[in-house]
Amino acid sequence: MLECWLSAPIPHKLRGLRYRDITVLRLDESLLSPLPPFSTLDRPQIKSILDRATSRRFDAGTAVFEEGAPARSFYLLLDGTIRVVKTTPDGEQVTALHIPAGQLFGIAQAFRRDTYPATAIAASELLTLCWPVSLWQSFVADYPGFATETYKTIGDRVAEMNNRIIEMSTQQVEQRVARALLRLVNQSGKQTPEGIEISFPITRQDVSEMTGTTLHTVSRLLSAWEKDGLVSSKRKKIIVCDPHRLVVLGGA
Amino acid sequence: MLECWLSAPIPHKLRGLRYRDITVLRLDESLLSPLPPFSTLDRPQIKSILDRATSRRFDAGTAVFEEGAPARSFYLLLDGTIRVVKTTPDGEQVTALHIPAGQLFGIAQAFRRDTYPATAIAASELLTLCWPVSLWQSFVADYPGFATETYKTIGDRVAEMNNRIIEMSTQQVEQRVARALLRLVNQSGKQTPEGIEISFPITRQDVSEMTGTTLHTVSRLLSAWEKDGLVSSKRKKIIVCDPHRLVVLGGA
DNA sequence: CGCGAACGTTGCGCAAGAGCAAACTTCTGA
DNA sequence: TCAGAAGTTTGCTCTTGCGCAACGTTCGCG
Repeated sequence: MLECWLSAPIPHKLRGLRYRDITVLRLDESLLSPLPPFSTLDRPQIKSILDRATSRRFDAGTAVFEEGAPARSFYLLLDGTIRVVKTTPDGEQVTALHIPAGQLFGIAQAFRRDTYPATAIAASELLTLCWPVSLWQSFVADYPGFATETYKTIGDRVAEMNNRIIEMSTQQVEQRVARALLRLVNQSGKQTPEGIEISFPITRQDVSEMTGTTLHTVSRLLSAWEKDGLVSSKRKKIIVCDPHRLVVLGGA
Repeated sequence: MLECWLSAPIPHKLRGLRYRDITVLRLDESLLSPLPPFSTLDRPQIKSILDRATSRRFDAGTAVFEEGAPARSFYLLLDGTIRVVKTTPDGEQVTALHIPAGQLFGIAQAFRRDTYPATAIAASELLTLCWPVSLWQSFVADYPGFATETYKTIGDRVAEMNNRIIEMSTQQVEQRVARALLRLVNQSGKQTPEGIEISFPITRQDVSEMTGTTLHTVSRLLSAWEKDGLVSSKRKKIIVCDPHRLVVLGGA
């Protein structure tokens, strides 16, 4: 049962079972083989990669690594969501990116950096695999598709950052918030009777840090949208009920 | 004389001589050897790279390539400055980045993209080298430092984009414009008696597209700063007279 | 069960900066 | 030399959304 976590596009958590309860984590090759960085590799290769990995769990809200810290490891996110955060000199936080399960992160090596460029916060409880940076070069050298797929992922993230810049430059707050919600829902949405729910706890403050606004404004927007039946939100939980109308709001 | 263009950190244009007047462009190995992507290579290797390059000239204001177009070539910017521009569905333009002489650009291959992610506009008259994308893989495979240095450059650009996002999220227009000018001056500033001049023609509109504001606001800011002796600006020309005070304005 | 902390809502006033309009300057090319 | 294009300046108005403040709600923990 454990090895089916990642068989679906979006992995799901074992019902009611917290990772802290799992003492011995059995890792199976089929866990990694559907993921982009490893999709071109055969089973012995994946086994060799797994053998050198450490698995680590993080509580929601804790930092996997901090901005500026020496990059000693790179990670694969098995389950949960990462919030990539930068902090300004005067203490304000900006969320640069969200990373969904199944992706590599902390891969400063790809840019030959020796420190992490941002802080990685666990948006929910996390399960990760972790390798020492010293293995990066050999992964790239030994596994042909690894570098290619990794750079594709990075390319996607760069494209997303680009979109953020464009949105911040040209769009109103309402449009930016609408788009941010849609992005989250696309990336890690979970179908529910009411609509698509963002699968990790998220506060108004979090959304404001993604969109460069204030929690007050986000709260007002969500209240208005809830009145219109666009979304439904509880504490730390947002459900998008009418994605299409939200697209219209975020569009031109 | 031609081969000394790139010997200094910032290459300079031949006085009064327009590239259009140069019929046969003699390319010398020493032209490339100081540049990061080629710095680790020996002369025969550089010669082989040069032999496969085409040199192309672009008038100021023309596009080297367009966003979304199939990426058939990658380029090295020998002289001039590139404005990397994205256009929104409703026609607004956003300047994502400026690329100074000496850097590679149009390197969608690095992310395994087959189209260019943005439009590259000549901010001034340009001189480029150009290779077909089919050579990318062999460059990466044959020249050990090439990939490393290229990804370092990309890492720097990603870092700059990150800074842009943070600035747009947390800073006021005045601070953003101040920082944008400082960035331009650092990247391609030319010392003059009055101060440091941005070495390519740049309009209020351009600055507003870099900072997500309007040309009116930029004009007002520059007028105010000129009154204070911080900058001195003519049509399409900006000189920073007092960088330090501008840093203070842009800072916390 | 009750307290405190974290999270969320809402009203009000205000300032930053966008939008609009009009005039002015510099440059270009016929 | 002159007309028109491109770039710049400046004044005015008006909206957006931030800052502040107060209050309400939910959650976790002893």
